[in-house]
Amino acid sequence: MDVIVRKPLARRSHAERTAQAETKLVDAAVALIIERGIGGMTLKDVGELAGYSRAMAGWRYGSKASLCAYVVRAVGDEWIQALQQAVQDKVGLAAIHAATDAHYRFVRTDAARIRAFYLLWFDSIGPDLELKQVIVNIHARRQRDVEAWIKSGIAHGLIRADADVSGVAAQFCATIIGVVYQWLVTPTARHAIKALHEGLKQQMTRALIPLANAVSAPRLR
Amino acid sequence: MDVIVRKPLARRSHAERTAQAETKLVDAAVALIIERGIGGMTLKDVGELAGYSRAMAGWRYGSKASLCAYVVRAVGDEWIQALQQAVQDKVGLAAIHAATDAHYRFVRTDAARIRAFYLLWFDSIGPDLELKQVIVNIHARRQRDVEAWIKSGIAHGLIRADADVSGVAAQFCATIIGVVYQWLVTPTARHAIKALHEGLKQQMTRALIPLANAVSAPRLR
DNA sequence: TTCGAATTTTCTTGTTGCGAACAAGTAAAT
DNA sequence: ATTTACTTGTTCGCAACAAGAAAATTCGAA
Repeated sequence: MDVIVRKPLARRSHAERTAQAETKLVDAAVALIIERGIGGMTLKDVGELAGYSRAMAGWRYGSKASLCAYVVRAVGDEWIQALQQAVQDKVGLAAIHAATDAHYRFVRTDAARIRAFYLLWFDSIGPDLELKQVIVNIHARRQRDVEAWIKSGIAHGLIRADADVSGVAAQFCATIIGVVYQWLVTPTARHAIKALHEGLKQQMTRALIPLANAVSAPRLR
Repeated sequence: MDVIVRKPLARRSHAERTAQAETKLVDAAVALIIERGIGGMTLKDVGELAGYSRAMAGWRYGSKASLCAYVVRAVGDEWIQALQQAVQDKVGLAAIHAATDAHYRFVRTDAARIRAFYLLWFDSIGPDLELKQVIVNIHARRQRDVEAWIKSGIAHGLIRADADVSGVAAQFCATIIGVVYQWLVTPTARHAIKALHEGLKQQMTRALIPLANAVSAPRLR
């Protein structure tokens, strides 16, 4: 009667404990950020939702800001992986289009982590220097990738040689952020989000395609 | 000796008191939002910076969220005025370019109110329904304006008749937000912000100009 | 019209509850 | 035993509200 069957909590190594706590806490943080926003996510609730005490999250990460920065780093790394997987060894516009399509797919599946990631991204305009630095790094990485795709396209003769590489890359990154903002505000308007991604692809095509082909650029929709 | 010269606090009417309090409180809120971010802006400091007691801001607006919504409404109205002034009765691409240039000028002067306005704008991705509603309204208004400019351009034969009006307008609005995000994160990089605005103008030109003229679209920079 | 309560509106001081951050302790692994 | 993982206890600051003080307005007389 009083015998309670326990899961094999057995004997976990320190490394295991740490790793398990990490994932549980991050998952809890992501869930709470999505549910209540960043301001509504409290360290107390993160700890308790993860199955620990109220102070666990605060103890582990030192501060709410550090937890946020950690989440962005963690999800950002996954993201880089997925993007590389999608682009593979494509070059030029093909790479840009593949990256844009991949972005839309991620957003479309509305994976909780992506949503929390971008919510934190937009929070980086605040005075939190730690988070801002993480975002700046990811942003710089993204822009470098786009520049590399454009340069490779030029090298292969697929992109007009006189293209403003860093300018167009900056334009791409800025627009992606604008599109993401739209998605965060109206996550249900899938068609509109899809159209914005398609528009971005077309915008890049118009900006980068060799002049001889310019007039034959496909129309939107 | 004991005679103290007082400023003419005299007798202010209720309307005057209210109006003066309103401007002082909004100015204080804007200053604090810029200095410490939205999370760092406290109702206590807003009230005291405005020359009142710690509870003044809270009493006046009911809550921090309501104060934020009020600030966005107030600055948003000024903004609409200024934009109409800049566009006047222009049509088509001329209107879009004028609006974009005006946007850059506002951002370039870095008026404190504009900065606070957009900081609050990006905060609208949070769960604050009141602020979100205000932003959604401003956004809808902006998109309608752009659509009207495009339509007027089509009517005057200055824009290709088969343009996807709402699609291109959405693209414009999304990109503006992306550009603004860049500005908020790196407000010092004026050249880059200028380039993004120019890129946006060019992007709109490419998307809307009649096909016969497409190849002669000016290059960036 | 003018004076002066009574009333309404504006603003302040008092209080509560909650969260972040940290301190000091307990439990678990090495 | 010693280090590492985690919990309970405490402090401080802020948002939100309550109840009171001060300023303006209304209104009924003379």
